Amino acid sequence: MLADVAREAGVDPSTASRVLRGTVARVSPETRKRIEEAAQRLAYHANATARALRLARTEAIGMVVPQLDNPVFSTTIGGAQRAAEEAGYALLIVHQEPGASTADLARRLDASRRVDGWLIAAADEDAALRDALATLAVPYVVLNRQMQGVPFCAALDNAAAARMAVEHLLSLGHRRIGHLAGRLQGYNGMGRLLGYQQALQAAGLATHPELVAEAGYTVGGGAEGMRRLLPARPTAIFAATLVAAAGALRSLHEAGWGVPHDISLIAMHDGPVAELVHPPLTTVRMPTSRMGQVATEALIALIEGRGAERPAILAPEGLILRASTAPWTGND
Amino acid sequence: MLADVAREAGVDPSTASRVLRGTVARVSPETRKRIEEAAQRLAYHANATARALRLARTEAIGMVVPQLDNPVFSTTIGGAQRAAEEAGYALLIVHQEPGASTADLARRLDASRRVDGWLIAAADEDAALRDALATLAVPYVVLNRQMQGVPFCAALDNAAAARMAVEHLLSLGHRRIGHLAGRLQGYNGMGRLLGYQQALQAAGLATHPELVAEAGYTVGGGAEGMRRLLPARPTAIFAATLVAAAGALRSLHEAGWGVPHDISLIAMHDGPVAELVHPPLTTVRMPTSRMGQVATEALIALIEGRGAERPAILAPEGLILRASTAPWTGND
DNA sequence: CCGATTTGAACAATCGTTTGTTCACGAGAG
DNA sequence: CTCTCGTGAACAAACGATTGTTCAAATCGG
Repeated sequence: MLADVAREAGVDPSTASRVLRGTVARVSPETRKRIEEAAQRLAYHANATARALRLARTEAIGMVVPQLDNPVFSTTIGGAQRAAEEAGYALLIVHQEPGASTADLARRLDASRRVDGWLIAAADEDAALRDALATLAVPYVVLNRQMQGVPFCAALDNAAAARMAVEHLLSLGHRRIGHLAGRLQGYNGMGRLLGYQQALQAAGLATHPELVAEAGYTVGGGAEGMRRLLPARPTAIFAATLVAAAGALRSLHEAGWGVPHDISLIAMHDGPVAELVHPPLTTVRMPTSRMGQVATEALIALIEGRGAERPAILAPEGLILRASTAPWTGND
Repeated sequence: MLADVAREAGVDPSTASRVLRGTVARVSPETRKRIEEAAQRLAYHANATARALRLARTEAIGMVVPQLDNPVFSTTIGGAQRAAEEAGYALLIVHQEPGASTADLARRLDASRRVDGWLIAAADEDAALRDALATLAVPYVVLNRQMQGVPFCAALDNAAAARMAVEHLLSLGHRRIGHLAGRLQGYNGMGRLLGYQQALQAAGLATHPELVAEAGYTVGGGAEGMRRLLPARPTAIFAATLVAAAGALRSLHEAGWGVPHDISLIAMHDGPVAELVHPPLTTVRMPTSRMGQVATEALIALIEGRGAERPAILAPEGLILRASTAPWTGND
């Protein structure tokens, strides 16, 4: 307690507070020294609750995350945590249960005023979420997706990443390139499909509907989607996610197609899984950690009244070449 | 604000507080109704900070987690979150950066008094951690490991899980069973090795040092460990973790050993990865969610002064049979 | 040497709740 | 009709920190 420090130093708590907080004030060097030593001796740390009440800010920010085990989010959290710490904020993570609505969660959490702002790494993206966000008492930013009418959002440049992946396949000589898409309703899935189509068109290739299958974000979906693509005899596949790619590997194996001998496979989002499967997957590495960082910095700027920036769309970091892609040598 | 509700209802804030908190008090039905309606109308929620200051408890518990993307921890978090919510506590997760010391982190976080207790899912287990925990101002419990001299800990019964895995391999007719161990210094790694040895001894089999390799918790470690085991020509492997098993699959593939045709593979800890690799892995499912739950319940009991229970050692939930194990038919 | 000014530090209010205590009023007992 | 008691609700003091204001002593100029 501050009062203990003050008593120990023989001063008023207000004086102790000014010294310890570094507030500009007229305090003699001796008094300052006595207070600092007393604080040291008593291992004083200001009670965050009392500070929060008096200052009307908690110096903490909350982050709502679905799927903590998704490497996209765990690296994003890393970036967010560093940025928060840098600015003197604590980052408190709240796990969104699979069934729970982000809208409800945000509203419920907001009511208690435990944090100064929210990082929303939303899985869903419905009108209910937008409404709920609009009623929040504190600033917020949205991660991992663009959203109209929010103060700030940080998203990945899915189209650029998809183009990078497809261009890599093109450079290896592939011409019949399939796409295992994510959810085509979703922001990320849609952007990746778009980039895939852009890359093909830029190369003067037609897009064939039978070369695209919606796979979602599960192993089963990837396996099923890959089975649907097989009849179109692609020589390479761009998968929208690692997990779908792992599912694709299973189907390819069952069908007796060798990777990368018979077909190349590239996936978006690098992560540990890329090295767990056989063959290890070539991927496009995305700046997920940086996404967490810029979102957090923007949120803190909002909290501290330094205004909003424009949405950040983060370019891919580059290709991670592994064993799942190879030049196309066959006659197609 | 409570004062707004009170004004709206034409009563004193103290009366409004008593009604809204459900405190036993002498309040006329009409007054009660007016207050409740006013609170409803103003969408009143008590300010958690002010409550925390007055009550000297935050009604939140913190959880320190290394490796958020590890399925062991994400499911543990799920269990902890449900238990916390059940008891009216918020669960705030803090991510421990790979380099950071749990001891420092715990001390630093504790100083701010933001939570009523800590769930420590420690990765390291040194004396420094024990010392740091001993100085915490609030109760704490340790997860995922046993530890002497702490108020409570919840751990997995690694030996029982290892026995279950090995007994499965024995029942399939395997006699030369190898073990890809975790860190042999660590609590979990040691327990698994012990169970492996117990199961072999119970079956009247000798334990051969050349059938055990320390693999750690990485793909590379698993691959390397598996390579070291190959000369001993095991017919089955019990891997201490999924990730090590994935590494083992790589080495086996490179050596031209078919799974499960030439060698069976079973791993501890079920998780999404088990289905991503080829072949899908037979695993021992562990009660990680329940571990989170019991740890949280015990912590809340400590917080609320209901005394400590004895450490919980949680038995495995069972085998998940997939394609990586098969009866041994060869002549060994 | 005295009044004006600066300096150093205490005083006191406040943040939003909760809760022990006081108080006014009406009803019941004698 | 008065005294006592019970009821319903207001009053007021905390919780621990921060910060505007006040105040006494020291310093300075003339």
